[in-house]
Amino acid sequence: MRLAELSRRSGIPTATIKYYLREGLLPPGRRVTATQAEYDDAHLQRLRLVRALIQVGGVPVASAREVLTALEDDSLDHNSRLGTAVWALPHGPEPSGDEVFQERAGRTVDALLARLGWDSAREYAAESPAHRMLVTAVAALARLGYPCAVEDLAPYARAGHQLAVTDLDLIERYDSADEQLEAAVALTVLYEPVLLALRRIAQAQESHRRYGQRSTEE
Amino acid sequence: MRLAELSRRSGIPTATIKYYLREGLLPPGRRVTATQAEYDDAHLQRLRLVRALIQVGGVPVASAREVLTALEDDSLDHNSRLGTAVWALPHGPEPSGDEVFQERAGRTVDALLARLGWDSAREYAAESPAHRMLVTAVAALARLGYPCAVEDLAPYARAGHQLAVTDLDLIERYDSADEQLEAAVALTVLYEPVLLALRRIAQAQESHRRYGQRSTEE
DNA sequence: TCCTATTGGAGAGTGGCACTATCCAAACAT
DNA sequence: ATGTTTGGATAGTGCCACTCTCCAATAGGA
Repeated sequence: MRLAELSRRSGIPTATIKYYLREGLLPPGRRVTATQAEYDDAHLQRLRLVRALIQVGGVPVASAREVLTALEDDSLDHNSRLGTAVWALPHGPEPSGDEVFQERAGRTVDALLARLGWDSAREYAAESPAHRMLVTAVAALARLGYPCAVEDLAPYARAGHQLAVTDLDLIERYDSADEQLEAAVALTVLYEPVLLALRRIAQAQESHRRYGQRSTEE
Repeated sequence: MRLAELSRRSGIPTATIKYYLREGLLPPGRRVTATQAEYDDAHLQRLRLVRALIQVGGVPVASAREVLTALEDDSLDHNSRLGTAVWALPHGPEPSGDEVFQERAGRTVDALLARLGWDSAREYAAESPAHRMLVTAVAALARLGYPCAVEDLAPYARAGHQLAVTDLDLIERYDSADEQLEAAVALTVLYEPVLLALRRIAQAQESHRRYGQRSTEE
């Protein structure tokens, strides 16, 4: 199909598709002549993934490029591709402000991982984007005066672990390596808003249950 | 204290504080003379909260204003303030693309809430930002061809409920209504990155456990 | 008292990001 | 033959979160 049809079928303006092509989010089509290119269903699916990552998942264009590039990097094996891809996902701002809180938060997180027995995480964790994100958030909570000791974080870690198990079960449903890779990225990113929305709805529900007719979000 | 000292103690440039004052994120100081104002510790705490919401929580300035305005709206009672505040939190983009998927996702979500017995949520849910966010995310997953039937979402809803219980327990630790209001907003927003980071770390850990030495994020 | 520095307020300017509009020449359709 | 369509390049737009510059009114020291 031509670019115009790709646009029609995806609902995305041609100008935007051209932009994605330029930015390397979408591999170039098969060149038919000097001025025309042919796209297929794989392009359409990729385009939908890109759009979902950017618009629903809130992933910046630059990060999306890194993620998608990693997924099809032939020089890496399955696990390395996945690792590189997830590594490139957005991980919040640089830790700003008081170093004291950062450092204390780092120790708290380390203690948490130790208590949970997540030792493989502790080994390389100091460099992981997710770890940095966690430390930054804990530091921000501490700076505001909110509790975020190990015992306060533990319930969230438990929930996180349950979620991870569910995620991996979902990913295991796919047979081919390529499908698993795309699924891992898509599910990691796109279940984030699902989870956050469900948490807010549950807060309203639970608040209603505890405090009566007027609920949290009524 | 003067604006300069507020800046020094918070680590935020005076220009930015002036901007927050202009945008109504920070109440004006007590005017001492025509050209000077006095700020107190409440301003400092509010400033830290604003900064955390915006930088760590990723809340847009306009949403933060709505949230904070609701918290101190004297014309509302406790629950209404909280409801208005949480309502104003960011809730993703407008649902774009195929209406068919949106509608189908809406039915799935409704079925999920019914199965969970979250009836108070169903009553007003159609208008809730969190509900809209959930439907949009489910629609995006469906459009990509990923499973998001009721039974697929249920584990995430269960996790969401556990989290909500933990959240409300945490909020109940505070005695005064004002503290509870601020805590509700701060904890709702700032535990989001905590949770997402823990999920990613847990994914790496669980992947390592299942598939051997090379973990998801190694 | 005079002089300099500082303060808070207002408006314009900046940089980053995700597009989006305009051009253009080659190719296609008729 | 000729008007339309295509894909690529370039420049421009709108939004957002600041950030800079200026200014008159002070505050504080000589």
